[in-house]
Amino acid sequence: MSRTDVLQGTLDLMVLKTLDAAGEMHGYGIAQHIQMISHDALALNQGTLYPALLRLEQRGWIQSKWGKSQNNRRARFYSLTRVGRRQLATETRNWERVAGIMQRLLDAPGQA
Amino acid sequence: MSRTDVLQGTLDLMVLKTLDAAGEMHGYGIAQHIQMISHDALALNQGTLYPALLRLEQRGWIQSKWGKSQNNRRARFYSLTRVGRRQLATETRNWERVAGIMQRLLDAPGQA
DNA sequence: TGCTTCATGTAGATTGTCAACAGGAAGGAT
DNA sequence: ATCCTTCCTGTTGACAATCTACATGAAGCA
Repeated sequence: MSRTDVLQGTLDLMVLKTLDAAGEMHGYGIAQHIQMISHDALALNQGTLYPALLRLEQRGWIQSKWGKSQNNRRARFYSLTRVGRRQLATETRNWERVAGIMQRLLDAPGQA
Repeated sequence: MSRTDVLQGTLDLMVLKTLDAAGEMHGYGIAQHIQMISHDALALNQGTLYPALLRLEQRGWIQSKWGKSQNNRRARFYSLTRVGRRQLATETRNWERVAGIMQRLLDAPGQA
């Protein structure tokens, strides 16, 4: 796992939250947003991003339509569905639970 | 992903940190420790745990030897190697980095 | 005309986890 | 003696998510 890899399982949450926070966006923009938020620590591969968007749409969490980007390019714009919003809440809680567990575990002092 | 699933990629760190915090342990004990720390929120499958221990040993992060458990059972005891300790430090930093990014992302308010 | 950026995708391999199966040995209960 | 439960270690086959690499096309500028 290279330094810029996405932690498995967090991508869905990142995408959902990005759409929640920034509203309708195209895939390329979502990737940029995540990269920006992470101060370039994370870079999404296209081979990860686009299949993920398909997956999320098939599960009914996001919906899409074709449109024009700010740069006048053909782009597919995604937005959260009602179900996606619920999913976001669920995954957020789940993340916080896991993060809490990890925190508790990592806080323990090491052996002398 | 069921409620008790381990977030992919975190298992190695959990195992390494467990051995760091609790010292030499056998696989079954590691699983119990993690389950305890998580207040039973996480339960490791054997089908996940044992291959993971093999993997970590093959990478030189842990070492093992046969012995007797407290219950007088035959058990394989694992401990951190020097390299494993370095790996633990690396993965800890990486986890904190990811957790920080997620925090920053999730803190953003949603759309009206 | 050619180059770069924006933007979307696909294919194949790899990896980690899961569910299910399997078994042996210790210790207590009947 | 026998049975049952707990402890403890594994293996197998399937699945899902990610990675790397490849591929395409249009906009806009030099």
